[in-house]
Amino acid sequence: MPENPNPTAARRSVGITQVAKHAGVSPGTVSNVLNRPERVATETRERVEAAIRELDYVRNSSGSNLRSGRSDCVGLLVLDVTNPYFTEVARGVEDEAVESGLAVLLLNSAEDHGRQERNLRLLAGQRAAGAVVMPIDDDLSDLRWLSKQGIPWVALDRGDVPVEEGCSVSVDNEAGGLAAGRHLIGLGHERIAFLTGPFSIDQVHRRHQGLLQAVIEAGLDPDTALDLVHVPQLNPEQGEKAVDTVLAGGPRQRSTAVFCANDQLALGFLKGLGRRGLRAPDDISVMGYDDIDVAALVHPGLTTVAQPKYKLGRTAMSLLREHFDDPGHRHERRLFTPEIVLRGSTAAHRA
Amino acid sequence: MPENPNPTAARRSVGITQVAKHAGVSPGTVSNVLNRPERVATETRERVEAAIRELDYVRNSSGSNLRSGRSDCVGLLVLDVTNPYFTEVARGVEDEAVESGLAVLLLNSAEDHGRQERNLRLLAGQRAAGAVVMPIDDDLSDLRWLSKQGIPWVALDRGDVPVEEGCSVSVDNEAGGLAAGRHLIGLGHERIAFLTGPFSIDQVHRRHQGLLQAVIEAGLDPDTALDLVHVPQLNPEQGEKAVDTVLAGGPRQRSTAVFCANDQLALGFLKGLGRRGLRAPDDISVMGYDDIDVAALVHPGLTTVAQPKYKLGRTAMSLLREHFDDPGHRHERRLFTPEIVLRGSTAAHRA
DNA sequence: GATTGACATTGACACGTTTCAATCACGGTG
DNA sequence: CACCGTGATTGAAACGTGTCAATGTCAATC
Repeated sequence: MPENPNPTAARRSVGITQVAKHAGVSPGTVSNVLNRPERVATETRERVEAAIRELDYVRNSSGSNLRSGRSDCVGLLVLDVTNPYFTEVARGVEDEAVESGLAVLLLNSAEDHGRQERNLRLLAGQRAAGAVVMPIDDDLSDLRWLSKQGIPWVALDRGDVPVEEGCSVSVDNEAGGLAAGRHLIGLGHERIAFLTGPFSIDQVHRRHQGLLQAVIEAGLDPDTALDLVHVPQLNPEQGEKAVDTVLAGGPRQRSTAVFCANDQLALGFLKGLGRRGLRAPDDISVMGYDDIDVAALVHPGLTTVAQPKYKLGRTAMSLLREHFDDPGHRHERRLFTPEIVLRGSTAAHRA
Repeated sequence: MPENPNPTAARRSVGITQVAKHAGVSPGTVSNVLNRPERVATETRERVEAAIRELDYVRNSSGSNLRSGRSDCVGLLVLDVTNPYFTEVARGVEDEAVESGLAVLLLNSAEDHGRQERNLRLLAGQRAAGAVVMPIDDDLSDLRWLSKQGIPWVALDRGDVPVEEGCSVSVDNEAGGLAAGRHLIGLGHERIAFLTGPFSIDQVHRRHQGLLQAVIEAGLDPDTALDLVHVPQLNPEQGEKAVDTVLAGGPRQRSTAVFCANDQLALGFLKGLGRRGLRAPDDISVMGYDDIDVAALVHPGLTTVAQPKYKLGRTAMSLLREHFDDPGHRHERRLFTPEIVLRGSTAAHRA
């Protein structure tokens, strides 16, 4: 196997030593210029900086990480890059990270267990400074492994992480469900359909709990006031398909409002309505959850429960930063309260 | 400053030497197990693998990259993580990358020049194996710099990259504009508004060229048949605001169809219509470009020009792979042809 | 003029890995 | 029995950087 010498590209890139030679100074000094500029005399520092510029030197982070044991990279493990909800969170994480000079590696687990594990191994291999991760389910073993590797993490959108295991930042899904319920009931709706995925998804389960509470506190009978419609996945297609089921009616009579566990479901539902020549809120009030960008884009606009996505990402990253600054740091759980965004898809029930 | 020894976490993680000791073998052998398993006797290999498992060893990529000069990371520099168009491309890149055992670092330039440059420097610092990048504008100097650092790249969605500078994968925007024009004219529309951002955006400019060509080949007079409506940005808000301008009419008479340079614009336009009690296609036919997920979600569905986004990402990555396999590789330009997706927002013009 | 201290700079080593020539063990062949 | 070849293993030398004790310089103080 003739290992070709590859004459053009294979010249190993310029390093600290070449810069040192070019500036007539020792490698150690160059390193100092890079890391503790205040320790080196202004005159020599400028000489070194000039050399760096002339040779187009860029620090080899492998060497740097290896020696220092540190890395200025943090990982952001996201459930699905395609989902607008997560990308908004990502923006928050990034903005906070660049402010402290950290680079963000955005990794995509694509809702896949193997891929999540592989990505965490990658981070461990890089000896990343830390990780913000949206776990794929409530199995914490991967995260425990990460801790054992000495990599601090913050869980995102997982209120069920025990605070002794690690930090978490999440939104109060129960409060969201409660607020949504109150809104609809306040509009006079007394039969509400809850269009949802499987309750094995913790977030969705809690939203239902909140809704239930709203019904009870209003003095309504859950059995007649609530119509539970389950679909296998939280995507638009399922939302569209579910229209008939919802319109067919609940235990006594058909619902006058539908609360979807998810904006994606709600959007699909709206589309299904349109297909049948119906529309919200005239024929039925529709409410979503998440407030993804598109929710404001459809007509009528989708009334929904807004998650502070950007802020979520930002706080997660800042929690991670606290870890760096103070290694003896106690874990923390931050819980945000969602807010309702009123748009056109819900209206008062005409009696 | 008392550098605290941090007794629990700071034990430097287990390395190849510890594994070697634990398996009663030399470090070199462990390395061989990791990199060329066929060279080591099955019996010892199993012993080493057991040690790896027991000590929970994970290879330190800093050390590895440093010594070998190689890295198994490729960068994916994206214009905007928030934009669904890019995330779909990202999926394609990722899928192709994992198949060849490469890890993808997803970096976000957030449409910002400084950030693009910083991210490229980061990649260079990591000595990444290569990069797939969507350049923020037609300024190639950043990419040239990357080449000089010995990092191969493939430009995405930039048909105007000279093939001697580097590889590129893009979609034929002129063909897209042409197809859209033919579709609308075929439906009997003889006054068409083109709702667009500034022509300094190359992609948009070309779509207009295509549209123009369609008008000319149909024997129409561009001056009367085309109504150019410029907005500063390609987002939904601008699309919504532009409704009045478009409806006010072109040179002679108001247009019966509007072709938006972008789905985002088109969606905003649709919403603006709804607000005014109008709807597509009854009052005006609306057409978009990109075929983002939401286009299928609104009612009526948005007729649009579909870009093969996933395929785009995948080919970009495969082109990069060719670079690795054959360093003497000549640059290549791949051009895809977009396809029209017919939905409900366009219809024949009632004379 | 000797001593001290502050400040700049240097040299050498260590980080964890890969690589490669060198060594070793061993069975087969002349 | 000497020789060779093959296959498995080892040891040592890098890769580029950060760190730190040691050295050097110079001015101020006694």
